[in-house]
Amino acid sequence: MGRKSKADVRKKEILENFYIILKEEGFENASIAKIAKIMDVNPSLLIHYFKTKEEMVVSFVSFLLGRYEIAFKEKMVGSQSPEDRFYNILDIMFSEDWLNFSDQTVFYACYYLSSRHERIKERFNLMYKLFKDLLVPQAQSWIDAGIIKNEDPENVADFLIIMNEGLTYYDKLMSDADGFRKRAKFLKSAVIKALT
Amino acid sequence: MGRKSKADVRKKEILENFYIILKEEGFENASIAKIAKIMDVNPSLLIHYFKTKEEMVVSFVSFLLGRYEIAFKEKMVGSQSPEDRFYNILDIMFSEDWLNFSDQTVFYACYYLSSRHERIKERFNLMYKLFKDLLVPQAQSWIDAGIIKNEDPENVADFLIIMNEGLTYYDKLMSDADGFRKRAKFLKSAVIKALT
Amino acid sequence: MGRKSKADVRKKEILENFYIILKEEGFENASIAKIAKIMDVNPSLLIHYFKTKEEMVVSFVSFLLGRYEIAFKEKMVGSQSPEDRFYNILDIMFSEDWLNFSDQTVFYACYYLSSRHERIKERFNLMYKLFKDLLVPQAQSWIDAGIIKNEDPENVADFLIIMNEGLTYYDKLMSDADGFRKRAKFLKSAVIKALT
Amino acid sequence: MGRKSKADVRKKEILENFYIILKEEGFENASIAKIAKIMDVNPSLLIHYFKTKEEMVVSFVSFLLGRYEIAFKEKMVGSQSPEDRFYNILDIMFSEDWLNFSDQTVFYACYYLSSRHERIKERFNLMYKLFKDLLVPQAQSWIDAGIIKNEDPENVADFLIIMNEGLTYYDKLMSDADGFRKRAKFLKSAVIKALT
DNA sequence: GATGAATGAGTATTCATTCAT
DNA sequence: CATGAATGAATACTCATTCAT
Repeated sequence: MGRKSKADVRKKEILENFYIILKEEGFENASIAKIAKIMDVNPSLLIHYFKTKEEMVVSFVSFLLGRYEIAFKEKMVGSQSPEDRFYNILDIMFSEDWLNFSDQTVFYACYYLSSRHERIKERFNLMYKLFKDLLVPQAQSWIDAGIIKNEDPENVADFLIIMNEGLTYYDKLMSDADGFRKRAKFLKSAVIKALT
Repeated sequence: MGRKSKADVRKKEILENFYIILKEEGFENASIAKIAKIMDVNPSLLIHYFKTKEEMVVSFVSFLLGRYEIAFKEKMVGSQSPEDRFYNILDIMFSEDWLNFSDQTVFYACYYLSSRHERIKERFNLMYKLFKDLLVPQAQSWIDAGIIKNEDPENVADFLIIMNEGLTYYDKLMSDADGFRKRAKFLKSAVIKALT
Repeated sequence: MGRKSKADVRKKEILENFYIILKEEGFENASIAKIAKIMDVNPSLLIHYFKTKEEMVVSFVSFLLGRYEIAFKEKMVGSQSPEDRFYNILDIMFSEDWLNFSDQTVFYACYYLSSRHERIKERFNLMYKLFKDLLVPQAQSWIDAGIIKNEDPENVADFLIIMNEGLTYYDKLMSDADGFRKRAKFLKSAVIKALT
Repeated sequence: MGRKSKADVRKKEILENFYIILKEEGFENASIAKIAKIMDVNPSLLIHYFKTKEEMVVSFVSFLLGRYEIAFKEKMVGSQSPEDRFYNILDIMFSEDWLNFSDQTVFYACYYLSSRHERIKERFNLMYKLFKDLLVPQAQSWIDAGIIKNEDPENVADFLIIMNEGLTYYDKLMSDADGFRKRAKFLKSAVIKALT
């Protein structure tokens, strides 16, 4: 347990500034020098902490996805009845809030990286595994409570994730709030029809 | 009066080689020099044709999405009955073939770019508009034939696109053929339940 | 004398556009491509007419200095008495008009070139020789008329040119109209005191 | 705490080599790479110290004009009587030594730059201000001693500078030692006649 | 006379990284 | 822990020029 080492604090600080640069300059223009500049430190210092840029990128992805995981976990908890939770989770997953939790530029840059970098891909898989680990018991509870049909709860979890990611992907492009609401509403009702 | 223009042929040739480099080296490592090298021409020739790298990238995205459009259009045609076409389109959209039509690395690099580049974003929107223009009449024919419920056909089109993109997004990460088939099957049946 | 060939017209046109580019972009940023662009022709065309850029630069210097020569010659003519002409020429040579006849950027770029390029240096010498050829007879007429002391008329011509160039050089830097007038007045009276 | 800064030494060293290249290759052909080459260091090192080429050029002009300032100041000192100093200064300012102190190519390249670059222009103005700050008290002392007429000492200073620059400008073109001596003599006597 | 293809050398600058202090 | 020196490879792009049409 103990106190965080200075290195850990510094690393976190660096990753936070990496995020800022990624957002402002884009993945292809993000450099160690630029991060160092806004931190007002010497570029070598970042190398000192991460050894290589690649290591820094991998750490960053983990840092970023960690934030999604925490956010998702927080949304998931709730002591309502299974039925309330079912509708609640649907509301959350198809809400503008959740859509906008992520900065598209940064997130999809990382997603893209997963296709070229095994460790990053694994980190993404870990996140979705965690999402499923949270959703599967929920799905089971809905089945048990007779809210949804007797399906494989894993399928239900995948289904929810896929629809959510599809919607996010699509609406980031559309950037049209009215359209989003229309689509989110339709999707939600489709989920209900398909599952119940 | 002057020399014959080779621009159209040459540009296409360059974009095809751009694709190769993007696949091999990744977006962040793709450079004009590398493309020129595998083409065995001088780097300045690419500049001669595209003026700037940015222009080349924009052209490339258009070139790439154009190929998706052609492929999608081809899959869509068919002289079957509305009912046959309904199931046929579902089969296509949730098939491994369609999933693998795109190279993940190249496609998502472009998708990422859309978040930073207005013209690229517009090009993506154009593609999805075209997809919808193809799907909406189909949806209408299914409604008319009583195969699916009387929904807004635009919603139906969006729904299909979103589920398809969600599945693609998710399964590119998972890279597990059995899982894909399981999920695709579930999604297809969910679509049917939700719409009929 | 015959009509001017198309080549001559085109060349002049090119040199005029060269002047524009030199003024706008500076000597170090002036390129054949940029000239061609504002002329809306192909860069190769300029090479076609001048063979090399060096040749074009040499031609340009000649073209530019030719304009000074014409302007100077025009100012020099006049059917007044020697005395009137003496004061008139002083007025002209120390006037804001003459100071501003030249664009500093373009002229001093050429002057600089003269230090590195023999043919350009010779062209400058030719211009000053012409100035002297115009001034020496004037000086002689002033001596003959007893307006100025019996000096070597060549010295007088050199003196006038040097003071004029010194003033121009200095005031291009100062860019302050009041200061210029003060200095011009002082110089004029100094010339009169020194010569009469 | 970190490595010792070599910036001052290194920068000076770079500017000295910049001078060599400017002289050898001319302003338009002087490049960072060429300077680095004769220094036997990596081009990026020059960027490390100056950030941009523009910054390096600005620094260079300051470095160059600084040398003129020192040389001028040195010539100016002297414990003679006002009268001795008057003739001494004239001798210096119209001497071959002073004419040849500057390399024409490098100096006029910088002068040309002043017409396109505000900071460089300001640096030139600073130098001439310094020259005047040295000359004005001298002029005052000559007036006080009755050597020259009661003129505005600032006018006298400007006059000397202008004649000197005019002579330099003109004789760099002429490159003829006999002519120079003739003109210098004439100018000196003209100054004396005009002022006394 | 004029265009466009193509080249090859060159530009400033950025990059990640290593190492001495 | 942190800085600054230094490198070497890479970047997009510009340049003058040649040549085929």
